[in-house]
Amino acid sequence: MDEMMLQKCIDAGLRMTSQREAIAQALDQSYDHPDAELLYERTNKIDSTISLATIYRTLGVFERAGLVQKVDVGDGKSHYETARDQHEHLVDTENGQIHEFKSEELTALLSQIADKMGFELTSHKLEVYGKKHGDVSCRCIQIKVY
Amino acid sequence: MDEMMLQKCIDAGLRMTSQREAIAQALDQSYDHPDAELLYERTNKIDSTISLATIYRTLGVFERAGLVQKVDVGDGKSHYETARDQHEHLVDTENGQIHEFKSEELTALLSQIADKMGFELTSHKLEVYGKKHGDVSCRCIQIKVY
DNA sequence: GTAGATGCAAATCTTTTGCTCGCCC
DNA sequence: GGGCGAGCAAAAGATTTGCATCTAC
Repeated sequence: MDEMMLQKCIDAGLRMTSQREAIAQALDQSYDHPDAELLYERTNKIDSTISLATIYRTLGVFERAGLVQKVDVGDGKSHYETARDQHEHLVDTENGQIHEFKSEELTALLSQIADKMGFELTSHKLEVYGKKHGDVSCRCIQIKVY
Repeated sequence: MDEMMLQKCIDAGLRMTSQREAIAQALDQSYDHPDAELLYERTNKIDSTISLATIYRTLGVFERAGLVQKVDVGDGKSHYETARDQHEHLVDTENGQIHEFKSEELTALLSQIADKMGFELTSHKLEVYGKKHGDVSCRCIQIKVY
């Protein structure tokens, strides 16, 4: 459960250096959506010789290889998460916390709309913003909260 | 059809300077999603004494007043559009063109999901990416293409 | 051995800000 | 008149890049 990224990198045919391994490991241990700076700090706890430039360059490589994805949280920085199955982000406008959810209905709808517009859907980015109900009556459909 | 922004600014109680009027006019004439730099160029054709700093500051003011909205096109810059009724963006991955569409079903779905997660939906950002079908059989449901 | 990766520092790019002066209400 | 807006230039913050060096394959 901890070597996922490393294995994916190898499978993707990437040249693995000690730095990339450290970054991969830091990503494996990141269950949130760190930006480059935060990932830099986490990676440095594993291998303190890594530079921020390498973090950026490696994230670019990983992204192009489809191993990580950018998430736009709306704070001006690029955040990253390891590529997993399709899911969406709901941002709590009061504290910036990100809640994840999945909705097949949503993806189906998007693909249907794109289709009607003459396009083949390749991907989408969605961030939903909301604030907690006063009455937290009902909870969760298929959510992971990190 | 050309004084819309100006009127909205006045209605919003904003102090109108010649610069703000020029920016408002440039926005009225922008049927796409310009970034600050592009809007700066357009505004300068109307009044060449405007600085880029004023563009940024004014866009901030307009945004806070709900008159314009940021659009994240994924190129690292902030793009803007005049606030209109809710609509979504489909980005043609092959040429970067933005197609707009509306879907009540979508907004209803999102609000329903947020609700089930214990949140009150305040807003959302969505960009759909796709490429044109080989066969452009069907077209448009409720789309405006600028 | 060699193409590709890294570190460091400088460069770039977008956006923000301090300060002084000018103009709208 | 007083406060808010504008211009200019410098600052700030995120990300990229040039170059010399090192390393995985």
